[in-house]
Amino acid sequence: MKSRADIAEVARHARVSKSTVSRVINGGYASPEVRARVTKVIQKLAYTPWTTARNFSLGRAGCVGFVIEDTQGQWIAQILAGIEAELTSKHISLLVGSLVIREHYDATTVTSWVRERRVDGLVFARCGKFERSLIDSARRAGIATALISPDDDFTGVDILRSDNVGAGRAVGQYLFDLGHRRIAFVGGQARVNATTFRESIDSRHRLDGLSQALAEHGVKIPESSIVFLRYHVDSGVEYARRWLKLARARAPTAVVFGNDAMALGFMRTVQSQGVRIPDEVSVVGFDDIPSASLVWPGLTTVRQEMSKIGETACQLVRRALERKSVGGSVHQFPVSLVVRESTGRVPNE
Amino acid sequence: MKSRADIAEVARHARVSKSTVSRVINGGYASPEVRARVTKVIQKLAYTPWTTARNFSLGRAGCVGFVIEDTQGQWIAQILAGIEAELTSKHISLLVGSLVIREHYDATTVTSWVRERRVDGLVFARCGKFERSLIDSARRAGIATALISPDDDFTGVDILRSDNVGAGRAVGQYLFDLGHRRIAFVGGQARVNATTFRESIDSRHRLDGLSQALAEHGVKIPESSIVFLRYHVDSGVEYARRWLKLARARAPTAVVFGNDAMALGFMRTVQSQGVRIPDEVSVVGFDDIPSASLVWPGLTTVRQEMSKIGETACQLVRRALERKSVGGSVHQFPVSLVVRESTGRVPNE
DNA sequence: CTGAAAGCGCTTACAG
DNA sequence: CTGAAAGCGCTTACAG
Repeated sequence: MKSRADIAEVARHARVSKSTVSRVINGGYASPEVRARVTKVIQKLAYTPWTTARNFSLGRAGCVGFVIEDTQGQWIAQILAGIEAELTSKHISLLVGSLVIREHYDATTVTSWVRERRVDGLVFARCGKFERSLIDSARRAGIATALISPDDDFTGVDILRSDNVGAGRAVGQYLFDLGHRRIAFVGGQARVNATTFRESIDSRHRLDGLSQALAEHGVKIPESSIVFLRYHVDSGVEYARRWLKLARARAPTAVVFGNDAMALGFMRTVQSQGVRIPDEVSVVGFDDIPSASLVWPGLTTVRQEMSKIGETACQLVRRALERKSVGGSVHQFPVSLVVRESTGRVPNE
Repeated sequence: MKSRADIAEVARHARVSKSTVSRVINGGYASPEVRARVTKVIQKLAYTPWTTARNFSLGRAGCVGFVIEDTQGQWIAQILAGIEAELTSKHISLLVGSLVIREHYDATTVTSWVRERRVDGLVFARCGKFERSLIDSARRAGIATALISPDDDFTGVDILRSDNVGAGRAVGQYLFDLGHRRIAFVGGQARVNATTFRESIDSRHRLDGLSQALAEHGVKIPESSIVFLRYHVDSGVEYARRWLKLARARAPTAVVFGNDAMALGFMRTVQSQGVRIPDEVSVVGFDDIPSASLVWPGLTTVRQEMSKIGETACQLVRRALERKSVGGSVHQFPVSLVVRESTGRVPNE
């Protein structure tokens, strides 16, 4: 196999120096004639610079890493799409790494990225306290970092999150208008360490918004109707079991979940017991994952601008790289209530 | 910011040459004493080789690329998990790229990977005729390639697919046992070019298996009950509209879909019209995507060993790289029927 | 078992 | 506007 052309071969054919070829490629000074000649040779030889050599020479990795808890979360797909769209034809590649491999928390992939300077930038989806040392070491290594919906306070990095309070308020107002007065909230938990989880900040903010909106109408969510469980389908199933045991006249007529997975777990479980949604209970989720519109009745939920968020995260990272500046900005994104069929007027009693 | 240690600094501190440090790191010859000394210095200086320099020196990219149609398909998550598990701590990173960006077919990302030697290996999920030139150029560039469920004939690359005929047979036997005799098949289509699609090979094989199993019991699927549409939720919705118009006494009592997305689109549409599943119609999907177990009734489907397939694809690529051999093996993976609540005995008429 | 040296393919001050 | 030369941080024949 004839080995591919390198910059020296192009230079030879075009009767110029390698420097000049490099300049032509990277938009530096070059007289029109020379530029034309070099361009033609590049075409003819089908020359493309070898990225690894280029990155090596420039002292960078040419990659941005996207870190997720694990690949199974449906809500990451949109973020990924946004990042990809932003990266297309920018000579930056996208590395993907999970923090949970084969069901075990294992940050070695991402740790290696940082230690081995595999990435120039890093975008975290839903990181928390447990990732603090990882994020700190990334910052010390000069890796531009953006955090999407982090579940802890971080400084010196760009932060992107949705308007969770606003989301909660929108849901509260909507449910109140439908006549609901007994409303429950099932929030999610974030990881604190390899095996422990605690009340997530996002969920807490949504609950705050929900409570505010209801309070303005004199409605209060009793402590007994507030619970925080893992952000997982099983939690919805578990809550459904509790709900099913309640006397219907005292049970919440609407349940607001911290994410769609939990809401869907709840729905299918009560449906399997013959409960009709929304006739007997209204359900609201959060995220608008693909499954939310695949079930019947469709899940009323709050949509986040995930694609936009991913795109922006990536732009911030790139900007931080160019300016060599330490990003520390906070960006909030609007949300929108997506009304489907899982919510309806409060049942008559 | 003090710049990080390089191999020369380690060599200085350990009073050996760079060659020796390199050997210690990469497991070459080194006397125990020297090895110990160097190791200690590496520890003390917290030295880690810079991956880009290493890859540059070795003439490789240090990355494997995973190519998908787009990020939204739920069935890719498992493959990704398998690939990641296989790559962990092997000094190979995972690049992810889609062929559809912002709703438009755009292979520039992957084309760049090949042209710029960004990847050493490539794993395609569901590629087809349209990706042929891309795959050919990858092969010419010496990039080890594995194709997962390709929808066309390819040679010189490793191919992985599920036992689609077996899957179809299992479904056929199962539905026959439940008493179904009027069965419909809604297959999927694969991309032929940027805007055209045609009957997918996978779906065709599943139909073959289904037909075989039924034929053994003297049951035949009439041509009018076979249709191929896009692998998409909307196709399920469309088919549901057709099905709803049929006289119930002549309508298929069971519908087998080419993937879960279509099946779920069908389910929610007929459910929205008050049709009870499986009392009035049984539904079978293919893939076992997350949503399949989130809906009620849960979707009976055929599970593929996606995680295993992803893992194997990656192993094959790595092996091809080491041996510099041209892979050309074909691997078939078993499937399993996952019975949930969307299928039941044929309705009495 | 170890070291000096060359080389991987680019980019970029620097001098002209 | 252009070229000669140095350098990015590793690895690896080669010689000892």
